[in-house]
Amino acid sequence: MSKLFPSITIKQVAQEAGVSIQTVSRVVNNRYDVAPETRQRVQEAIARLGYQPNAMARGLASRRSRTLGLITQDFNDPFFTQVTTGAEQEAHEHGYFFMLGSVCCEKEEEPKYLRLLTERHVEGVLLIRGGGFDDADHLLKLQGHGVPVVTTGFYLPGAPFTVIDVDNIDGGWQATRHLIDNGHRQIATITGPKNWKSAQDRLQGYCKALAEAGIDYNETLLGEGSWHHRSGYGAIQAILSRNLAFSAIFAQNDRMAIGAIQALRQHGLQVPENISVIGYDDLPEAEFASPALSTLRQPAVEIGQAATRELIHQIESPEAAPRQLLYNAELIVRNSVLPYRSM
Amino acid sequence: MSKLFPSITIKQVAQEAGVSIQTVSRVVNNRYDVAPETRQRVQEAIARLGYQPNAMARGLASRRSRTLGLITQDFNDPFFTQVTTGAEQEAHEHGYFFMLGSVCCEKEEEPKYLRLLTERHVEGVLLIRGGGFDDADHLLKLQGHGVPVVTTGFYLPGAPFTVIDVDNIDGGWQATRHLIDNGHRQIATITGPKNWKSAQDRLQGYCKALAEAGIDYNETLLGEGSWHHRSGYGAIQAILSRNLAFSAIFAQNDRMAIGAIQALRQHGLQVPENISVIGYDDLPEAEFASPALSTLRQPAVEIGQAATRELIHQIESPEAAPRQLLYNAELIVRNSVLPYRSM
DNA sequence: GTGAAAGCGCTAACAT
DNA sequence: ATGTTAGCGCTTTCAC
Repeated sequence: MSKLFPSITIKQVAQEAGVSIQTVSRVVNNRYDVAPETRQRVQEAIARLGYQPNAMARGLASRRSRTLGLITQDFNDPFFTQVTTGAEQEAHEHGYFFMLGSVCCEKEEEPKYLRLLTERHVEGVLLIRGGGFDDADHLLKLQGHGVPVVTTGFYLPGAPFTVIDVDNIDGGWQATRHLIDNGHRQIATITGPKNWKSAQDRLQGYCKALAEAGIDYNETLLGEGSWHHRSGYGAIQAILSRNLAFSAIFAQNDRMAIGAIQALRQHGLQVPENISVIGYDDLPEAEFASPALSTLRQPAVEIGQAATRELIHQIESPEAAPRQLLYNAELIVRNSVLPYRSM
Repeated sequence: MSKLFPSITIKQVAQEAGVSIQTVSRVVNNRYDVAPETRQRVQEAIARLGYQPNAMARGLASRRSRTLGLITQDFNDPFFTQVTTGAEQEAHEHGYFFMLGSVCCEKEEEPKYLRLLTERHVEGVLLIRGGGFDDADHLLKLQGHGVPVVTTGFYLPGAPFTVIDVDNIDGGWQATRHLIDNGHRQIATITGPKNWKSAQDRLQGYCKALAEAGIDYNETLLGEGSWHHRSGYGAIQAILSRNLAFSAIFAQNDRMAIGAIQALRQHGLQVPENISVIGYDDLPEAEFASPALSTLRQPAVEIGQAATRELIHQIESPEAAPRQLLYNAELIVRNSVLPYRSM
């Protein structure tokens, strides 16, 4: 149980190279005040001994852990994992590592995980989340202690966090607009959970597009889902059972769109011949759904990269003000939308 | 840039509680040799000051980082993310954290990431990978240095790592057997990359089931994919273009199965009426594919949990011998397989 | 350009 | 049951 790390220390390298430990430290940290010849000698000693600096000792002495915390909500959602992939890449490029805080915890547990991350002296926290917050006290406190927080997927109005996200109002607008441009006027929509910021925004975009086209907003054509396939299926079943007329659906993510298509099919309705459907995300599976799904692409990997870049920037320049960066979703036209024709 | 961690130290807690540093340490570490009343007093001081032990200092002094390394290959593959989810849960239950080593690196980069993880003194490494190894020198060396390695998704024959995986030979056999039981005898298969252990094993199970049924193995009915939707699509296109007769397909994962179904459909072939298809994984999307995909379910989350449990066990009981734990895949029957009938 | 001394916050081993 | 003394391996500060 009592583990041993019989590793080479800076002391041994110093001895091997015939210099003091500071000189080794300087070489390791790429300081400029080392004679080229000395540097060379030290580097050889390092290579010969296979020396690796001990990050914990370094962190303790320098008060920098070069570690970031990642808190995310749902690794079953490909959007989240793609953001994570981008985040991880970017961190490594800057010499940082991510600690996996939690991937599926209840909202109530978040402060606990944050505390654990603090013990580990993470220098910043990336929060990939959808929303569902009423209070962000623990996050504010964290940032107050000098640990910057960057969020993706949600934000508290007025909270001083850097936010990197997709412009979901615009995305919802684009999706709905595409349907309207194809002549549809009775457009059902399946939203994500109402307490998600992205769901609210996409819905707002939907309403805006409707209003611009002079179409009345009809609440009975709205279903709330949970982002999962099954919830899209259920939402459309419910709308169908109400016997409402509609010719198109805007599902707020691809998975719900695919679930919706299955419900439609089971009711004898073909997509896109009878009903047009547009999704959101552009998951890999969207292209291979039947029919291939028209959707809005979110640049998830870029978002992860940008968020991490911002986080590191804030760590290294604490005076940097929090900012908001909104990416645009891109309309991907495939085969699930057809011009409207009355039946 | 020079960060500050103006946090409460053990010293301040000691002062506040009127005891020595040692006593605080004992309370924090739940040692039994503290008088209940003293313990109480210390705990109050801790609460009052909001003290959080510094994990780096702890790690340096105790030589235990309570940190694990995670190296994985592809977060776009839901199987990998589900394993990660399970791993992360289990780690937290034991008071460990995972550092995200790399999620998409080239095989050549792995030693580099391992080295970086070593600098951080991870106490063990979980490798979620598919294969593609000819040498595991760096892993062997790591384990030789007392850092246990647990793998999922692949193993080197004879390498002394604990392996937690699915019995893919059995899984491949079950899938093929299900097709044979439905009267199919000309069964195409789409494999993963040949250098993946799981692909090899599933193929071996396929061959075994064929042989048992007295069916000759026909190499022209085999296509190699990359696990992605598109590669399943391409593999079936290729087989179709050769004008070979077959009535069923075993795709080694769901995504390739879905891609294959699209290729079939574009050639005017309906699933399951003309061709039966079975996948592997049971991703959420399998149930909502059209038709709903019959497949083999892998207990991915459990595998992640078990792998982490084993890893921690090896860390805490270094004498523990590596072992292999194979889970069974479970046949999920849906609507993509129909009994054979000649056309 | 290089070295010596001090200390980061904690635990381990020994005291008492 | 509690305190004292040494470090863990490194960076920092300040000499030279």
